Amino acid sequence: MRIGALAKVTRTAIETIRFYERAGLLPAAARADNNYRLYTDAHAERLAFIRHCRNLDMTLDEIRSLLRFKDAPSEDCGEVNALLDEHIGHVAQRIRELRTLKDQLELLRARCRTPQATNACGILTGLDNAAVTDAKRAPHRHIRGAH
Amino acid sequence: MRIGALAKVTRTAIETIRFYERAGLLPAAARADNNYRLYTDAHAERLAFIRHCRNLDMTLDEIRSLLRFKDAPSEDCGEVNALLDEHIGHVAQRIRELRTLKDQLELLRARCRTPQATNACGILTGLDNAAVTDAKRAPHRHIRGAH
DNA sequence: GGAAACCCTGAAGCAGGTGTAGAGTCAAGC
DNA sequence: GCTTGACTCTACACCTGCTTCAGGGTTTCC
Repeated sequence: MRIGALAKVTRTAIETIRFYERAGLLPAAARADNNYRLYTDAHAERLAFIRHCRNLDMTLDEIRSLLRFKDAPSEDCGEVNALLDEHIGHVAQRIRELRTLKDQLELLRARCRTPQATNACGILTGLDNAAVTDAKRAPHRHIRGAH
Repeated sequence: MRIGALAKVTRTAIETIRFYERAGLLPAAARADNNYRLYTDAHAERLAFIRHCRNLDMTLDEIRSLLRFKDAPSEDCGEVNALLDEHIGHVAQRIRELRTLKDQLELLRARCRTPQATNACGILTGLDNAAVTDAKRAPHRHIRGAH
């Protein structure tokens, strides 16, 4: 199948497919005479795997690791477990951070219940005076925030 | 004060300060004869404000909006409230997504309790078969995930 | 007077893509 | 046989929020 068909069956943007090829996640497809990429079902399965992992918010690096384990089927999968445990840890950590964040935002929001002149607005003065305790941030998170 | 001093008092990297200037968040500083930037206390306060907002995971765009309200002190601050409410909504949404995600990851993890050959590993086959229901993803989130 | 610490600009790099320009390819309809 | 539209190609710029680097100049301390 050509790239458009693969995009359709995996519900992935064409550009993203080419990006995964460049990124070394998806093996380069064979080419037709006209230089169009030609994909097999194996490609579709691998891409589906990648997309499932991305839906689980794994990084491309984590996915690369998992793909290596898939490609070495007789090896022990203890590292797969470890990778997933670590990933779950990241997600749990980020949930805790976001809960703290939400509490702080709601505290801040409560400082201004009725619209008034901005120079009296409790939210802006709250942000000025850092009445809000700055949440400590982990230096290298990889689970995205709220945006 | 010079940029290094400002960096110290606001606990912000020097490069980040210059970046905020380029990004239009921090007004350009006056320059000494040697072309070094010279900052005032007003800059320090504004930068502290920006950093507090960033610690609350606001985007630079959101912060730009808040700064505009701060600079127009007699205007109504209803929009400040709205901005914050919307931001809280994003955070709450992301928390819900991450909780669903964590559930799915733990379900997946439970498929392989003991290390074995990878071709029998329940995690990898789970990711293959998409036994995991793909979480629907919002198209334009701005709160980061777990990494 | 020389080394360390500071400052400058401009550009490139990170993740994980998205979007564009400009060109080639191919099938269908007139 | 020619045009239209859908599809594909490469190569690059763009997004966020920085960080890092190269290649300079300046100031401060011993």
